[in-house]
Amino acid sequence: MANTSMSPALMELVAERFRVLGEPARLGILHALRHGELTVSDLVEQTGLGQANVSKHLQLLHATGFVSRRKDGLFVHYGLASKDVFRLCDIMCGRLESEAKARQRAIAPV
Amino acid sequence: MANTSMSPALMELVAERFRVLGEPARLGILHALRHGELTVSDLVEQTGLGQANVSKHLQLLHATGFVSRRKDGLFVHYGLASKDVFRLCDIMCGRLESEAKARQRAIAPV
DNA sequence: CAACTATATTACTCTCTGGCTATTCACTCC
DNA sequence: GGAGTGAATAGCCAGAGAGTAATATAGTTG
Repeated sequence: MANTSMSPALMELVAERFRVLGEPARLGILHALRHGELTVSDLVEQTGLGQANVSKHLQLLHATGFVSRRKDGLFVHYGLASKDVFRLCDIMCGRLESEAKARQRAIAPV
Repeated sequence: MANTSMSPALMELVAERFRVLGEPARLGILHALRHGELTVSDLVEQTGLGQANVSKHLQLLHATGFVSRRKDGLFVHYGLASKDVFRLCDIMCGRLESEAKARQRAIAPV
């Protein structure tokens, strides 16, 4: 990757995926799904978001392949499509830690 | 991560970082920097964006720790602060490939 | 100091999207 | 088939942010 060239189209696709994760509400939904599938109502309860809102976010998360969907009678169960989300968040959290440490050093250098 | 709970504040911070990457223009800048430092003018030329626009994106990328900044007379040289961006993009590209393959299978199953 | 250059900032417009309410759709059960 | 429930959709509004032109800032050079 670091050596290959990226077409604008690919860049747009990658950006779109990042943009999907760039929203606390959606991260909240993904986080709530970390231990297994949940229904829309479950997610509404756990995230505190409105039902319509959750549903809309889920459509987007599903369209971009972050969550799986399983219909079961009246209910629809959503789950994480892969562990990639955690890998991505881990990297971001690692970055945040480094930043925090750097700030710490800047304030109270050795 | 998958097991720990995330505070809303941390979630907001992580989302902010993803949001920064969720913009083709900024990915373009980061991509242009993959082989080393460049000045603002270089980036304007390579990305085709306006100068004010590039400058604004660079402020954001710097504030969120994605790029480093080195002043040298009239010029300011920007560079990648770490290789994390590539790791993140690699994961996203991997996801896109899987999706493409899945679509392929859906259209022409074995 | 004045002219010049590279970068940053400001002020503005325009588009996009997150959240809301109301409604519709899909399904179950009586 | 009709009432009831979970999920999806439509329509609307307000806020965020990307791009741009104009201006300001910082540094160099004559």
